Order: sequence, then structure tokens, then C-alpha cells
Amino acid sequence: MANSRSRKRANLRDVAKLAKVSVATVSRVLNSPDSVSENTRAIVDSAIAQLRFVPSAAARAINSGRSRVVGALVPTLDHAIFARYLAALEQTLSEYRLSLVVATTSGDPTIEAQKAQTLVDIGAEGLIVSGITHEPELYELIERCQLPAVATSYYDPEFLLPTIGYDNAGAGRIALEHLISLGHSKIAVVHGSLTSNDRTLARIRGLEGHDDAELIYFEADLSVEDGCKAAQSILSATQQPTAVLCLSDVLATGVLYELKRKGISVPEAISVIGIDDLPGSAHTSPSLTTVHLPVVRMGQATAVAISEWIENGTEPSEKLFETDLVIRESTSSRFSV
Amino acid sequence: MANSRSRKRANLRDVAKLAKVSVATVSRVLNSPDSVSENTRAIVDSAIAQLRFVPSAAARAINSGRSRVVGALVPTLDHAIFARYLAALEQTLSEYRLSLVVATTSGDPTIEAQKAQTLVDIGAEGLIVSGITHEPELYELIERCQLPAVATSYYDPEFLLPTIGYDNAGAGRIALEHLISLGHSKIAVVHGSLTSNDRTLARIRGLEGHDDAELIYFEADLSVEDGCKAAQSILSATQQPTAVLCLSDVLATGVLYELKRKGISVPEAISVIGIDDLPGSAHTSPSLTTVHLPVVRMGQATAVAISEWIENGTEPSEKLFETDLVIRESTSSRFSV
DNA sequence: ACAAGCTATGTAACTAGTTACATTTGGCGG
DNA sequence: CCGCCAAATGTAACTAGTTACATAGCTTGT
Repeated sequence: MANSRSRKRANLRDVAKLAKVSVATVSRVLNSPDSVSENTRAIVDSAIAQLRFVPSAAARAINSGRSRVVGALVPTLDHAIFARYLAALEQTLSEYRLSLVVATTSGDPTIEAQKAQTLVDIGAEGLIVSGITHEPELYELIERCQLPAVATSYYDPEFLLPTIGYDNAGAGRIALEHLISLGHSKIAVVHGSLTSNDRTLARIRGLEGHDDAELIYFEADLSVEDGCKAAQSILSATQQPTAVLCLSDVLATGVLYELKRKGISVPEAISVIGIDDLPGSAHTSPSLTTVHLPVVRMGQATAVAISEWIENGTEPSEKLFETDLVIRESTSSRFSV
Repeated sequence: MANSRSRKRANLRDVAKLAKVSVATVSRVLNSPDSVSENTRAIVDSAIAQLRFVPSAAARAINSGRSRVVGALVPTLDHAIFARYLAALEQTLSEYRLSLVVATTSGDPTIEAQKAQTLVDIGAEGLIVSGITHEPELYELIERCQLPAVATSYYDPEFLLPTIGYDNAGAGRIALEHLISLGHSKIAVVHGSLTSNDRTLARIRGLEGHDDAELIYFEADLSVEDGCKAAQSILSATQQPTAVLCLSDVLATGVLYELKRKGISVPEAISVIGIDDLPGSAHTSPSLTTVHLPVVRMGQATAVAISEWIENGTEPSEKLFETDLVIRESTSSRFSV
């Protein structure tokens, strides 16, 4: 048997030798079969089959200068908002015949910079990062490699990279103004970690400047579990707020759950509002009033932007997505009781 | 300026020329800096900086025969169970200095086979698929490329590829037996699509052979929304079950929500059980009794298995993870009311 | 009948690195 | 003062494809 001796993978030359043709002909069979006579094509094809030849991706990439891979850096995959976003990203990228490499950073810019380097090492043609807080190393890498790179989940036309995202401050403001319009003036704010999460920071910034509301801040990890804990802290605080503004639906879900467990009715006793509009948020009890973030459209737009940048060299302009209030059951007027 | 004229990326030879050294020396500066004198290293480094030289990933890959990329094929990213799983996978793979390319299949084996091909085209060194239902093309591809490939979320020692997963039939059985032990005998089963979802199929198979229970099946899309609709169907059925067994927590969440909306108390009037144990399932109201699937450990084990296969050529043996019942508030004895 | 033209194929030079082997250089011991 | 050895560096051949250009062979037109 011819193939039993060949320990390692066959290459073009091996195929050419077996088929008694030149390497060029084999290459043509693979890439433009019509330019080869039916006869030789059959011979080459059988040689390919016999040797179990599979063309090397690396060798192709070296010639084309293309890897057809783009990298995305996200804090975590284990959060519905990023998962949805990446799902849309992957789907749209695949329409451009690009593959998506995912790297998680745990929200740590140092890890981010390292993982960005490994993305470059595997030949990523483009980079997608989350937010606008990054290590200088990341910018240097992007600059040095002349790498198409966009920042998402954040809108800031002033930023070094094109941003494709929404107005986080605005989302916070919308939520707060909804509560204020309902008559709430003492409001608990539950937010995720502030260290190097610029989206959270921006949302908090959006809450500033409303002197008609007193805000009390509670920090929590971004989990349902910690939302529950935050609710406990709120309930044991000296001054009871009439509303809870959560900067993420995940936290709001926890708050809702804990309030229910404690027998405190929402929205009658306390109103709760979130930000994100996760798929499940319409089906909590009571259903959650929240600020919808268009992550799917953002993922699609990001994919289009980076693809065209890679493909045509056209650097995208920044894109702002509207966020909008989704009023459900968890908020009500302070006075309607 | 020297670099303003150079339109395209500099390569090793350009650097060597500028630094007046040989290509070998430049290569050494990059890969084993200690074997180069401090002096030349400085000269080469400055040439690298001047030309903004970035080594080509493809050229490296062609020599090493390594791409350091593994591909995962999942039905969707937009589902907590897969997102968690991929999160664990990515994290553990990165400890082996491997990157994860994610491709989604929408549960369609044909799409899966196509995407597997694109993963091979970008040079993936290993493949991770979900379940055991695939197109022949996929197997041919794996065979032809001699590609390390494992199947996950499913345990079947007989399967062509090594499987790393849990006993789906067993998970279904555990849920059913819990309900039976509580005295339920008329049980509604809510399941996702049956077409080419072998995990759902296996879970249903696990429900068979229990003659002491009458099962009524309801099919739904895998979303909270469709869980709600399923609950409506159940309620309008001629014979009311005393328990609902959902083959996924997502569906159970919808059922729970709809029952609450209709004013039917869980577990007093109807018990509800799920399978998955999603992060949020402990915080529904009532909290959801479910069968825990160890997706995080499965992700880690899969990463280890595929990494060692790629790295050392040791084909992994199949791995079975235990699933276990997590009793919370949504189930109770039929007679305890 | 012979040049033109087309198709099919081959040759060899590219792509951009790594690396085995050869060579130079310098220090040190005898 | 010569030779030996090691460190430092260079040469050229690899890795595995693609492709520009050359050429062989055949058909067709005048």
C-alpha cells in the first residue's frame, strides 16, 4: 500500500509526482479546475484521494496574505449580553467568509493586551474590543500591525479607534428619568464593578446632574446572586429608597427575586428598572422595565464594519445606536399606590 | 523617511538588509535572543522598530506546522448553556496557548459540515462538535484531514468520535423519577425541536419505560417565549397534568412565568422541573427544581482532551459526567397540598 | 502550407519564515 | 605564537503553496 508508509501529510509535490504532472497543474485542479483537461483532472483527483492530500491552510495564507480570521476580545462569554452580541457577530462575519476567534479578558486590560497578542500571533486580520479602556500595549500592537480594530458597546466619536455602540450615559439617564417621571426621588443604584469597566462608569455618569433625585450606590458583582445580595443591603439601609435602578438586567433579576422572597411587592412598594433588555427580562415576575440595548444590530454592524475595513481598506466611521425604554411591570408611579 | 515609501509590510529580509545582518540572525533575535550578541540584537531591534516589522503568522505556521487554533461547532451562542460551556472551553484552551474559533450551526448538520470545512480552511488543528448527529461529509472531512475531533454534550462510548459529555437519557430519567417519587402520574413533557437534536431525543428516550406515568408531549422552540406558549397549550389540554417536565431550563422558565401569570401556583397546583441548571434557575419564582448538567467541567475536560490530543497525539477516551438532581421550590408532592 | 492562436501543461520564481550546517572571529591555553 | 574551541553569524535549503511566463501541441484561416 502506497499510503501506509507515508507517515506525515502529503503535499502538492507528492501529488504532482504520483499523478506525473507538475505542481502547477495540481494547484490548478484545486483552484481553477476548468483550466485543466478532464483527463488530467481525473488523474490528479485520484492521486489526491489516494494520498489523502489536504492543502495546507498556512501555505495558502502565506500566498494570499489572508487568514480569514478576526478576533474579538470580550470580558466574558458567560453573560447573555455578550453571548447575543457574539452570536450576531459570528453570523454576519460568516457571510463575509470570515471566522471569529473569541478571547475572554475577565475585564482585565492586561489580560486583554496579552490575548490581543495571541490573536495577532495566529494571524487575525482584524480586532474587535469592548469599551474604550485599554492598555497602551494594545494600542501599540494595533498601530504596529496596522490592524483594523474597532471598539464596541460604547459610543465615543473622539476615541482613537472607531466606536460602534450605544450611549451608555444616555441609557443610564433614560432609566433615571423614567423613575423621576414616576415621582421617585430616593433611588438605589446597583452597579457592577467600577474597576476598568467603562460602560458601567459611563452609565453612572449619565445619572449625574439630576438634583431632584437622591441616589444611593451599591456595588455588586455582575451576577443574579449578587443582585440578591445588593437587594439585602438596600433593605437594611437606614433610608429606604422607593426605586432601584440596576445598571444591568442581571442585577435587576437578582434584586427582583430577593424582594419577592422578602415579600416586598414590586412595583407597589419598590420600583425596579434595569438596563440591557435580556431575552429573559420580559419573563421575570413582575416583568422588568428596562432600557433596551440593540446588541444584535450592534453585532451585525460591527461585523460589516470590520469586514469592509479588512476587505476594502475602508476604515469605518463610528456608529451610534439608539437605546430605548421598555416599560413593563416592575416600575410604577410612587403615588399610584 | 525610509518607511513612508514602503507601502506594504516589511519582512525578515527587509529587516536583515537594513540591519546589515543575515535573515538567520533576525530570526534568532525573534526566537532565541540569547544566542545573539547584545550589539547586533540592538541593531536588529531598531531595524525591526524602524520598519514596523511584524512576523507573519502564516509563515511561522507553515514551518511549525501549527496554527494553534481549534474550532468549536455549536448550535448557537445565544443560549446560556452553550455560552457557559464555551467560556470554560476558551479559558482552558488558552492555558494550552490555543485559541478558540467559534462557528454556529443553528443545529443544522449541513451548515455544520460547511462550517467545519471553513474551520479546516483556516487551519484548525482540532474540532469540537456538539452531539452525535452529523453529516457524512463531516466524518469524511475529519478522516481525510486526520483531524483530532471530539463530540460533546453527549456520552456514547460506541460513537465514532470520542464523546465527552453526560448521559442525556439519564438526565431525563432523573427528572421523571423525581416527579414520580412525588406521586405525579400525569405529566406534561415540554421539549425543544426534535429534528436533528440528538440531546433532546436522548432525554426523551430516558423517559420511556415508566409505565406508572402518563406522559403528554409538547414541542416548543428553545426560548422562554415558547415555554410560555407551551404552558398555554398544557392548560388548554383536555386532561390537566399535575406536573410539567421541561427538557431545558429555558422552557421551564417560560412555563413558570406563564403559570404565574395565569394565577396557577407552583408547586401547589402544578410541579415544574427543568434540565440544565442555568445560573438564573435558582432565582426564578418559585426557584426551579432541575437536573444539573456540569457544562463548565465538561468544557474544561474537552479543552484538556483536545489539547493533549493535538499536542501529544494521545486520542482521549470518552468521559461521562454525572448529572444530579437539584431540588428547589418548583416541585412538591402531589398529595402534600 | 504555414503562420496565427488557443489550450493545456511545465518551469521556476515567488510568498515569509525556520534551521542545519558552514564559516568567521576572538580568547585562551600550551 | 600557534592551535583549539566556542560564540556569533552567514549561507542556503528547507516548509507548502501560488502564479507569471514559457512552451508544446493542436486547430484554424488564408
